[in-house]
Amino acid sequence: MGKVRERLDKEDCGLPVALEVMGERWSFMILRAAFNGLRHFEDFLSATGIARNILANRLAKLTAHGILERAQMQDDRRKVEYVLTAKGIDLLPAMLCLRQWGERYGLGVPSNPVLVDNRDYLPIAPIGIHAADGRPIVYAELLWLDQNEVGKVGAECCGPGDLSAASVR
Amino acid sequence: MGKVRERLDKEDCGLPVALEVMGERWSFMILRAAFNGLRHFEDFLSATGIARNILANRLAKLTAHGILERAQMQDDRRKVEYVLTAKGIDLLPAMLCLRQWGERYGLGVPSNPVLVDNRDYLPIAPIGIHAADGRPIVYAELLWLDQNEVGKVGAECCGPGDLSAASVR
DNA sequence: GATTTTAGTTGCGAATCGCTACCTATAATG
DNA sequence: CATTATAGGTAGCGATTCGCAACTAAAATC
Repeated sequence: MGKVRERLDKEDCGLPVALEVMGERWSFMILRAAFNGLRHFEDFLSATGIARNILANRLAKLTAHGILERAQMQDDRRKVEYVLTAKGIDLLPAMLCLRQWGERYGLGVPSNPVLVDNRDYLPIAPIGIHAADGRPIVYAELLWLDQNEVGKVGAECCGPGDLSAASVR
Repeated sequence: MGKVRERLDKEDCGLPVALEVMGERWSFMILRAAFNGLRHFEDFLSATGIARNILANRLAKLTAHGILERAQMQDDRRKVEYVLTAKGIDLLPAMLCLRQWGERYGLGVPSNPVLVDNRDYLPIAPIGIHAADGRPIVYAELLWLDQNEVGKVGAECCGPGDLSAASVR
């Protein structure tokens, strides 16, 4: 597929790796549909409004990357099911983050349907960042550290918004 | 710009709203660079390897959407600074989710640099989903509910007033 | 004044997207 | 058994976007 397009640099960061699949247009919309229980080609098609060839391409790519699993139904061999794998399910936080952000800054109201706790039927909390001990933490309390500096107290590096030269890669 | 391309359906979900900006190729890579402290055109250019015209286009689009703020430096009026806004900073969880997912399934090792708590210099926890009361929750415990069904069924188990406070999503 | 730095813009070929039509295999129907 | 409907794709084609390289403009530096 992307022969000429230079591959995103994957040497030292997981983000380009994730974007190689999920950075494609429609990937997240298909993922959302899958999370909402859709499984069949025509369902994805009508739910997203994506073009047929693009949908076929994306489903193949998501399957190739192990995010969806393709299975032919044996009771009706015309039908194919695309189901989320564990790897795909682990993208739920990322999808929800984006969705919550869109709600907050674009939509202004909660999306529908709502993801709730099946114990009390209350919506999940906004997704946020937590320290290693589980305590919620905000951007101002965070720091970028080089890998081999981690845990060394007194390591001098940059706070958020201030970085010296650096190897951002 | 996108005249022919049908706008992503925004009626009832925040995800298409978010993807309108962040679904573009390179948007997340530029965001990551911004989180790492980069501010100038040429810095983004060399850090990401993106083409100049695309970078210009993306910076303009991110600025237009209020994710970055553009400011001309007064000590050197050639220079322009692109700095994250609060709206942009709120994309940090989404970026980290993707990055952590990429680390886990593609990279196999932690990315560099590492985001740490500035109190103990320990890396942040993996980002996950939490119930309204803050308890971590996994996919199997979740349920999609229509908006007007929220809280109705399980209302007996929690005190009054909890719902409105909790329902950011 | 000449050169360098910074932040772009322009032009062009290649790749991708979106739309519509078509195709193949299976299943349901008369 | 012949016909029709359904499910999941391909193929072709124009419109858009991407990536590369060259060029521009303004400000700073020598």
